[in-house]
Amino acid sequence: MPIHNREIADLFTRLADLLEIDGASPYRVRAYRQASETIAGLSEALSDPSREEKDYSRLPGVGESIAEKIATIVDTGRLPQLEELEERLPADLSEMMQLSGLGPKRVKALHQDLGVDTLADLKRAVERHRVRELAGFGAKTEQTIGERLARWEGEEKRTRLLEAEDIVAPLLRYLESIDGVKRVTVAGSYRRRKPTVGDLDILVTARKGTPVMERFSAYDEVREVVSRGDTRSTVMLRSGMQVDLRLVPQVAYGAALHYFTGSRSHNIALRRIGVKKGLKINEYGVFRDDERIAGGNEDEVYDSVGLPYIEPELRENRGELEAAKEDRLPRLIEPGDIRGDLHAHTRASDGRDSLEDMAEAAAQRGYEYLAITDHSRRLTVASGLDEKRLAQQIEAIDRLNERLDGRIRVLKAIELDILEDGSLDLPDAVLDRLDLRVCSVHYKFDLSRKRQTERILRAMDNPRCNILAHPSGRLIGERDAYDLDLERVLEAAAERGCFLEVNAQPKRLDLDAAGCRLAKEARVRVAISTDAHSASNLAYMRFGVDQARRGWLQADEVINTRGLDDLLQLLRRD
DNA sequence: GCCGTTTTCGGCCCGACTGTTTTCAGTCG
Repeated sequence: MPIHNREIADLFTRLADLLEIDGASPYRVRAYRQASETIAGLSEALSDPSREEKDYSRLPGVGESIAEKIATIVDTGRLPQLEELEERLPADLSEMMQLSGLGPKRVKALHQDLGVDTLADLKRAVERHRVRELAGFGAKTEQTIGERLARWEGEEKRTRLLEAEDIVAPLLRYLESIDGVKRVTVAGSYRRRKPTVGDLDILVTARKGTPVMERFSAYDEVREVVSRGDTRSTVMLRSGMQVDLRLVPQVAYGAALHYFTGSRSHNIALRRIGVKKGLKINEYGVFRDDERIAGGNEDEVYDSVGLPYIEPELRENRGELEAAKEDRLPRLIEPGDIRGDLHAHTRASDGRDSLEDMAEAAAQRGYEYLAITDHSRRLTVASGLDEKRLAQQIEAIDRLNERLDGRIRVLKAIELDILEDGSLDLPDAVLDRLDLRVCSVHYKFDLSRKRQTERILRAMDNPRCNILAHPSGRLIGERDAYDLDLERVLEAAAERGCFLEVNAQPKRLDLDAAGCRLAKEARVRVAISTDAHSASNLAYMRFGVDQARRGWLQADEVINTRGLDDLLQLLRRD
């Protein structure tokens, strides 16, 4: 079983944690953390034997020493340096550092002076009031640790974007309603549109003397005020979401927005560029010596270092700064580029609304077309369509299109199950009557990488397979992606004229950004589709567009930005 | 430990907040 990038990254994070507790050079610790982040963000598996680039030291933040360690991990699955360290320091100390308020120094003190080696030990020590005896700790610190420890269990670490939006919307309305508040913007990973967000960073500008922090603390949903200052406060909401609010001066708004949008890795790289030009970039502005030369808006910040504006979705330090420098940033797709939806269900299978309602809702959105893709017969739990029922639906759609009189075109389609042997679960004859066919894996997720990949390649061999839906099968926070050689799938898709889906369901977002980027490199175009199970679900489209943007995709790389005639042309595989 | 048309050595982002302190260490982002 080849080791995943995520696991390699975790080994380096644990090494960094234990080294930090051990008192190693902070720069050495940072080097391991940086390498860990780089590895976690790679789209290509380091352990893949067919990987072309074998020289790991060419990865950013990876030098000779870490490259060697990666090679050892890929070969043996082990990191000897970490194991040596774990002989002296309990491995669980690394986990303890995850608890907010506990850093390397405190964890070390707890371990050395109290023999606290695990979270369970920590809980006992807090209960027996042993923690407050330690130098540098007090009763307040002990109590805080106890409270956070109690909440630690069972609480989801990250929140999906849709749920985050549900938390953000009323909070923004509340903040904007405060008299004197001028601007309110959510920065952080929320603005970068990551599929999940850990906490919310909100920037506010306001007239002098506006009691922003008091009012923020008094928000109805606040469960705990973690900290409160004049320019920055942190609260925990009842939903479990942590929110940081920062009051920033208007003149520094762009600099602060940039700083707090991140990613941290992007910011550090940009600061480096600034330092070389004799500039200091921080959340208050861009400074030459002590003179502020920019900072009112983000354009100025980039302009000060000679770069064009970089969209938040690209700010992950994955080549966007280099691309900006060479003036080859992609012109990212926008929601308005989308001209139709190619994956939607009706009451005929497991959707909630009728064919007519779905068509009406799509027309309301200004779409030119909507593909109705109810499930096929294998998916009995979703009352999948057999040949006969599909034939009836084809006729129903023909009649509906006549009534719609060109307002919108409903495409005759289906979401086919890819069976275990790679065959599709309806006969070719009825499939030939459709405008397009979306193909999905809905069961047997646990096949080996080789068999799962072959299963999908086999499905794509059928010229009726147009779009491979939710290619990784992941459900965020619920189910991991199945093991699949995505690069081989993309290669095959490119050869056969198949497309891959960017499923816009907030639970799926599949392809993810890394997958989109791989598709782009493989010159495989994608369809951004909502997989709507109700008329209101059609609104999920923007979540898919977000991920496509994070994956550097342009409108011309997405097939449902095409007009109807162009699209139908593209879908012809023979 | 990484990195380099200012460097192969000497830098590495830095300010806010808390709690425990009598002037600052630890943590966070």
